[in-house]
Amino acid sequence: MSDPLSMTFAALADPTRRAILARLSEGDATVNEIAAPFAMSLPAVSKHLKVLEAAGLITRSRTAQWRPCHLETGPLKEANGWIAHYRRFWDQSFDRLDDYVRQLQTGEPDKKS
Amino acid sequence: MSDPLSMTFAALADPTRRAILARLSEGDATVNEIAAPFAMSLPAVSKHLKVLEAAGLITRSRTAQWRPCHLETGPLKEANGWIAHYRRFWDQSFDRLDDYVRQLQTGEPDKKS
DNA sequence: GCATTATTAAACTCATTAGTTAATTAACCT
DNA sequence: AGGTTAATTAACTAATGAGTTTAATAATGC
Repeated sequence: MSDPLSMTFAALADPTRRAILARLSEGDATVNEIAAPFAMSLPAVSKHLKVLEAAGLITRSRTAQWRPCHLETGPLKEANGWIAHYRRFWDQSFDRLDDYVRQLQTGEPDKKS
Repeated sequence: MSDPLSMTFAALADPTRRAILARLSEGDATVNEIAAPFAMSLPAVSKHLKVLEAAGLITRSRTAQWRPCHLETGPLKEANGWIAHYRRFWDQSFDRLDDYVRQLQTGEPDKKS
């Protein structure tokens, strides 16, 4: 499927790609730097980056012959938002947390609507 | 891949399966009930349920000839946990939230370690 | 026992995915 | 211009995924 959420989850459904995102959370990196820890060819890593880019999870700039990759968390936020709907099923303190978030956002206690 | 997190994200990377989970969040349902809203054959839905079950996102019991499906949120909690590591990148109030969670858990303000 | 209902299994098709190696593009440097 | 480094494209293979239709299993109710 090609809807954004499906593309995001599909991109995250691979340990190599999750490891790439973890690496990028520590700072931008070139393709070679990203590929170094993995026991696979450079084109294979390049393809993974393409998947991540298509999902909007990374962006790439150009500096000379290097193409540094940069983490983008918008899709992660969306994925988190989808999962959050189920949070009440496992997180007992969710309701209190939810109130707290509203307080942070509005500056006032929730009216318990 | 067959690691739990990959199976969870792969299961979530399909709109039909996400819709099934949404349906089950309102209560247990049989295969026919689950399949009703979808424009696809029953075996197709049955396969989706198999994927969800393999990922641990649902369990099934047996009552006569019905196999009611039940939502299990353990894997969602794990997926949420993975994404949470990136939360600081988009959620400005994350640090304060984090402190708040610690307070809920320990009953005391964080020592700012 | 037999028909009915609920669900799964088998066998198949078509598209996509993850990986490979070899070749190509792009930019740098002397 | 020619050589080197960085990265992608092309062409291919093998495995997986999502869907189909037809057939089989399992339990119920006469």
